[in-house]
Amino acid sequence: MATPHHPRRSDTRRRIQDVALELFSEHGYEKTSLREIAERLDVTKAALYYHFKTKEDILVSLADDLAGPVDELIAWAESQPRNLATKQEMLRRYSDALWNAAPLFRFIQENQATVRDLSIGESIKSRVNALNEMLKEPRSSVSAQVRCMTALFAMHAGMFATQNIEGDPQEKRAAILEVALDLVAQAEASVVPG
Amino acid sequence: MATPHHPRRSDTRRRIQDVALELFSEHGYEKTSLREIAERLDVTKAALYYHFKTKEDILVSLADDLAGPVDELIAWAESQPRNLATKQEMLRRYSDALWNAAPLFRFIQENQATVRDLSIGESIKSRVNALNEMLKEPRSSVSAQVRCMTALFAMHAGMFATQNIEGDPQEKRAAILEVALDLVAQAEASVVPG
Amino acid sequence: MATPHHPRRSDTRRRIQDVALELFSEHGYEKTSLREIAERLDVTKAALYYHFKTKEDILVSLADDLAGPVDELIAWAESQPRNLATKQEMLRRYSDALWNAAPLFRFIQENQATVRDLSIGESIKSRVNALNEMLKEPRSSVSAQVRCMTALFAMHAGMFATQNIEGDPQEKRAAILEVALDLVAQAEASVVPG
Amino acid sequence: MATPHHPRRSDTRRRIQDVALELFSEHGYEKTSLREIAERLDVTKAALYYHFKTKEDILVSLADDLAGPVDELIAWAESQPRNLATKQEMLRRYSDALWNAAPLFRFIQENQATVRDLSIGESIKSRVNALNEMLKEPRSSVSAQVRCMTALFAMHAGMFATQNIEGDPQEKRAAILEVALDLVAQAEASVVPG
DNA sequence: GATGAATGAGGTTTCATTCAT
DNA sequence: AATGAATGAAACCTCATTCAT
Repeated sequence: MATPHHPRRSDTRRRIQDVALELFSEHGYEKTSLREIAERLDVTKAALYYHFKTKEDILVSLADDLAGPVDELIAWAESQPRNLATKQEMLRRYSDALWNAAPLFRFIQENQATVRDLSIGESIKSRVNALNEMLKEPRSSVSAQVRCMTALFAMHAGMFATQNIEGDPQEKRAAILEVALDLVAQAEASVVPG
Repeated sequence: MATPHHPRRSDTRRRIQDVALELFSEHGYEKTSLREIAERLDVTKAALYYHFKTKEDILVSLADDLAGPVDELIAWAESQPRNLATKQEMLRRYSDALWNAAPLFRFIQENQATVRDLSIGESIKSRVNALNEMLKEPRSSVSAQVRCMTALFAMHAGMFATQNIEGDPQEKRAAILEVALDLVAQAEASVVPG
Repeated sequence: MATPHHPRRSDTRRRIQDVALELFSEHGYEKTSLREIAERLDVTKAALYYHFKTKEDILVSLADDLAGPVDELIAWAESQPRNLATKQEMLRRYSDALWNAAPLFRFIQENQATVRDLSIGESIKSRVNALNEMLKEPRSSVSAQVRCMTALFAMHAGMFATQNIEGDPQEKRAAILEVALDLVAQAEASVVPG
Repeated sequence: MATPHHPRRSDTRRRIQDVALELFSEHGYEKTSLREIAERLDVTKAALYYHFKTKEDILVSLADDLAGPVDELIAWAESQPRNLATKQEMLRRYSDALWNAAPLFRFIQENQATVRDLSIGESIKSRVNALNEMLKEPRSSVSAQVRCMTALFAMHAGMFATQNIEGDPQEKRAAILEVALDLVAQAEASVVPG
């Protein structure tokens, strides 16, 4: 079973995760204290330690929610022919994964220095690298590689840096995806087949 | 002889800034303690407080180094005709500004959550917004606006996320700029003159 | 067996209050550090913060012990006819209240500048004012009003400035009360009934 | 000469005293830092140390201003016959001394705990005791002694606790003196001549 | 499934003071 | 007559964590 302790796992665990993510996202990981989390939940700090071994553990548990879908996406991409259609479908699926875990993602984006030193840092970095490797062609030009990297980062940045663009969220999200798809297409076009 | 008045008038202030930036960059703002900074300089913590009113003040003083050039760039752009050539020159100059303050910029990029809650947050945000406003045409399509924003963020991300691209730094920097210029050109092209 | 629920449920909170009052009284509020309090109790400073939110909070908790009885006294006086007998009974009861919280009162008397800037300052001031207002007749002469004020302050000063008067404490206390009663009687006598 | 350093002593010294007294009086001795004093004078902290050896020294120099007149008063009283007229004249002169050094006096009154531990503490205490000894008759009743003490403290308290009595300052001051004179007269009256 | 009580380490900041210039 | 630079000590306070109950 996926639930280690109890068939019907206490919902406190999930409430802790929710509040923690909210606060981490709002003020950053370091500035969010376990006291704050506990207070907002109206439990004691000690209660948090019943559900999680450490503060970092709360974050790890959150990151796992993002890791799964991305791993699936990578596995899928590896099973496909390495062509433009696959790459673009990757971006589409990545867009879904990101928007399904938007608050966590915002947190990662805004707390890179912290995340880097935590155990989830390596795990995130390796997944982004994996995606990047699959988007770019090994021997393409530097600017083609930059285009692929930019496609990825445009999607990351697009999740929270579009406040000063008018338009409804879905429209913006679509536009971001379109730009990313475009960048990858341009990168691909510049590669001389051979 | 080079310094006319005081032969060896304290360079401690600058040394504090240097070490602070180095450590902030390395471990993040919150995880860098004043004790660490002081120890590495072999002065007491109190000495830091002689030169800076608070920890945040050290950061503010560093940020001012970036703000100046960017403000000049904005002022210049405002004095120019609002056309593609101007926008592209803006990006070239922005690239210079960023690379001249690369460590500080890396710090800001990796500590957004922290910076947001500090006094420099607003100052940075408003400058990035200003640049963004000048790049995009008011009534262009959402995807054109996303392209402009992406141009900016590509430059930001490009400063530290290009480790897994081979090529010498200058070449990579040029490639990033090229991609950014391209994005702005594409955004401009999509606007029907009116 | 005396304490039904927790056989030895922490009396630390009360011990902190006791030690704090002792030290505040001895060296003043500002010169008493939390380290001293903690050391004398053989706990860590952090333990103090488990029981009290701030240093000031310790003092506030102490002041509450005095506020209660005085409030009762004021409430009682308000329910009585405003005549000399009531006023004199007020002074008697006030004397009791003061002597029941003598160390705290001594502290307040000797740390007025400190207390004034703390949250308890206003609370004390308003109670003393209330007492004063009830003692004096609204339109009596200035010297009658001074007599009432002096009655109050004689009781305050009497708590710690009688070392160079011989006699046992109870006798001195009685004498102070007598003088205060007298002063109020004189103030009352000077008012022409109208 | 009374001026140790220079015939025409710098006025900075006096300005330091003035500002220090003002701040000590306003926030208390411990809460007033040398930095504050220096900043308000627009000099550096080091400048204060040119004029005074320590922080306490500033206070001592201020207290000397009060000590002189009071010593004169005590000396005068010792040269007079010990009777009611002398005692009452003492109070009149003491009233003058107090009002001439009102801010310092307010400070002492409100910072007793601090003052007690400083070098000026003993000096003040001994003078107040001396005054008290001269007012009261050695073998009078406890309540007569309390009346004398109260006369003294009424004058002290009267300097700053009369805000809620209407009337112009001089009128209030006169009333306070009147009450004090009365108290001493009553004390005297109760002594059976022996 | 959680609490109450506490700790040890460390944080930022302030202070009175010194001393060469 | 005063400054600039620095120090050592100590202040208040917060944090993640532990553990018996």
